[in-house]
Amino acid sequence: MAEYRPQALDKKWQERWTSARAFEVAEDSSRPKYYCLEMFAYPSGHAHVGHVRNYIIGDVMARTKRMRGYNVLHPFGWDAFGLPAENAAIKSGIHPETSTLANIAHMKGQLQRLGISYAWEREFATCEPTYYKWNQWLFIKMYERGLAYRRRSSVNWCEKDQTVLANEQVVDGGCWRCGTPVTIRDLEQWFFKITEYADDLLKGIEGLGQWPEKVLTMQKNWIGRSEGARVRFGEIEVFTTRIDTIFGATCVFLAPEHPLVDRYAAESDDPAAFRRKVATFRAQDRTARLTGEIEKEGFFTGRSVVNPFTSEAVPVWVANFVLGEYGTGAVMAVPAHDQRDFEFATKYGLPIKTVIEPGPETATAPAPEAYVDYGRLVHSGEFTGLSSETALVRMGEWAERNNIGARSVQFRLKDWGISRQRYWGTPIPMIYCDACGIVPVPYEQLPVELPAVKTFTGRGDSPLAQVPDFVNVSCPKCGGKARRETDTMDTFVDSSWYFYRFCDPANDTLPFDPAKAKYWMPVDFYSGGVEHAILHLIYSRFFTRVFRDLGLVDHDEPFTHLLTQGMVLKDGAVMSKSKGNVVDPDDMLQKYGADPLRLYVMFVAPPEKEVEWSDAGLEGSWRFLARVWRFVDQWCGAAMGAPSPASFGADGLSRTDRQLRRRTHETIRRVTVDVEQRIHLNTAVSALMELVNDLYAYGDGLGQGDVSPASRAVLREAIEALVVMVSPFAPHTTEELWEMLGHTEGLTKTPWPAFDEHVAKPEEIVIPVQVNGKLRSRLTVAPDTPESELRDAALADPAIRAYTDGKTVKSVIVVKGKLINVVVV
RNA sequence: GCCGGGGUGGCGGAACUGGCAGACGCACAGGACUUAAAAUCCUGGGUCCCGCGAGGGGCGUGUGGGUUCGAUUCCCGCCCCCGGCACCA
Repeated sequence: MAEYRPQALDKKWQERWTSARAFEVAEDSSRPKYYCLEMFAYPSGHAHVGHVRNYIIGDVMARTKRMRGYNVLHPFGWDAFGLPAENAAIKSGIHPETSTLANIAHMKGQLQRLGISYAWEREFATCEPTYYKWNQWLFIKMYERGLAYRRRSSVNWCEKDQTVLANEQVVDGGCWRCGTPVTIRDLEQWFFKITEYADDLLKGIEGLGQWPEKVLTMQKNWIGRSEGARVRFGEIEVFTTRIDTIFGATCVFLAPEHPLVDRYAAESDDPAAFRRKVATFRAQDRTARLTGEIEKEGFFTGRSVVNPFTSEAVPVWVANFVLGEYGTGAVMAVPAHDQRDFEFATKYGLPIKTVIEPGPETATAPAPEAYVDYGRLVHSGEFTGLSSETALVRMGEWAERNNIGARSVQFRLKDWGISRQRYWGTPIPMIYCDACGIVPVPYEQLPVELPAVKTFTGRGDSPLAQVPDFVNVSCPKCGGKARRETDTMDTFVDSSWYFYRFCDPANDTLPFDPAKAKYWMPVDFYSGGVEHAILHLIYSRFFTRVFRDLGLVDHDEPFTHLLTQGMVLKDGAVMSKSKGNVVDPDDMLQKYGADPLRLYVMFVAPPEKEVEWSDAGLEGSWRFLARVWRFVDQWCGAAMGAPSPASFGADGLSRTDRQLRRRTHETIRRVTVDVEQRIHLNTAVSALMELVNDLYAYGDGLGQGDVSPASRAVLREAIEALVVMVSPFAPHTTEELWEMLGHTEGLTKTPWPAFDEHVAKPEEIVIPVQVNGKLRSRLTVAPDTPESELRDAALADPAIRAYTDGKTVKSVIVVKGKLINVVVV
């Protein structure tokens, strides 16, 4: 008997799949397509089992869908640009390209050793010029449409290193390397105008029925749409969502960044003191806000403006909690009906004027807090007596009619700043000419390649600014002296459209052929970590809309079904090198082989749940596969060459034969639904384990003697269905078993077993009988026993009569095929 | 504070549309095989109570109510855990 040694099988079958080009695909209009994608990887060096779980989930889906007759695209690639490689270069001196390529090679090996069925011929890394060329192409297209623009914006700056810091390089308000307190610098930077699509992105969420609710909520919050009105208090325009409270507006607050603040300072009695206070607030904004709550503070500007509804003058203050970037950077303060304004007014002794009352009762509330809910208006001129809901509309209209404001919608979403003062990214393809201004690099000159840089100091300007051959160019328009943009793009640009490139990875005239994208897109199944719920997944939806408006695609949404896979914990914590709790898949491969590892991570919990790693659990999965192995090994001789059990007719099979057949088909149904529709991969494995348990019981019943032809047929059907259905989870083991069963065509070309409803139908069923909702007995009956018969049988059951004797049977509820409940009083 | 998800045996989890709670696995216990062990195969198990026993009964899905013949599932209140957002006007 052949012992089960999965390690010995991995390489054999991986090589066969490669030489057979088993997972390569082309467009084929005769078959339904299925685009199965896992978020591509940042090549950090080593994948741990937490990463690998995601790839296995996708592989189970891809392998199943192939067997189910779909034309499956299952590609993989590398999110290869990024800060870690550049930081490592600063520390170790190894060029980012060198380390990145080495990491890719290692991680690719890991994935191949796991037997993930990728279409490797479509692989690419975003640091290849053939890829990032299209980032640049797209950038220019967006620039032409006004979707890419340049403006001043602030960045984190380290005085000591004389360099820009990314947000994640700021640790507790200081530079990650030297601890120097971070300051703010204004630089000219490039932005993508994602706000143009704010409403479109929000509306699109409605159609994402197969995304987790959690992700949709996070996206809605991120977009942050709020309806309100802009109202002018003299020269100051405020945004409010509560225009119904405007008669209670006793003050106007300006953000420290508000454009009018500088002028007010200049015109004040003591400009220096004014500016000092403003400067304090502006500095607070950056540092204090990140670490914790800041005390609400403000000061009077010495000015007043007129509330257009009351015609009364209200004072103008500068307040540190008002945000410059949101709305108009100015708000009306209604202390009676806004908690923040209330606290502020209490602190500084500003008037509090109640204009909304909770109910019909007129008691004025000298409450210790603001009344923030909707209610009925009081002291509000002609609007007194209206409900808040009505007033919101009427007062908005009134403002429009009197030309002092307008209803308005605000978003929290801001434009996407993509400039990075870094080396290891896509060069922004723009040229600055003294004569012509900003000039895009002509399309035929793309890609603008990253120049070779030998040493990385992490100090000074953008690394590209230190390469004169790169910086100094002639203007494409006038031929005069010009200089290149030296910033690179945020790496989220790379990942916002890579899934389109997989449809046509070698295209050198367009980012992708629209016809190919039309065939493959949208991605049917996309899985990855929930940490990408906002940025990556919104940017990708944004780019899809840009492609749509460029006429390259005709759909709005890139990902039909999204699965956010749970993390794998070790000792209760997320795996990480620094904690030293990483489980390396290669160790597991050596010890157990690829298949037990694959099966274990699928069985341990539903894909979206977090799991705790367990060596014992992995051994359990090994045991299950060994059990399958031994059973097939023992019975394949009997099963081989047997005909279909259907050929034995209705009476040709024994009771136990029929029972095993039924279990086989029931399992086919369960596994198919669990994998394909519910994506409950753990219960699919459970179902397969149950079938194996049944097979062992059946094998015991067959004894030592000859096996009847009918039993051989039933065995063959069960074993083959089992092997095929286990194969997405344990492809190497099952290929070997399939070969042992006499098949010459591999499993990758074998269809999924067909489910026969007629066979799966049980001959008899057990119906629980309750009395007053408590289980008292069971009846074994034919599945189509009529209701009246069930009712009579239940009432005649001695175990039931013990509860009904001497009582009145009020009613008998019969749920056909499910349950009987006798109600007595 | 707001939004979202969740709370089921010793553990991971199952229960699809309101119908037998605890499938499947882990760990554990007992048995078979073995000189012995490992491996393997078989069996057992929510909990409390009654019974020598076969067996019988009560309770049980965070908690308190409600709807229903019947609730892990639906509704209302509360407690706890996880995640996201948070001076957004």
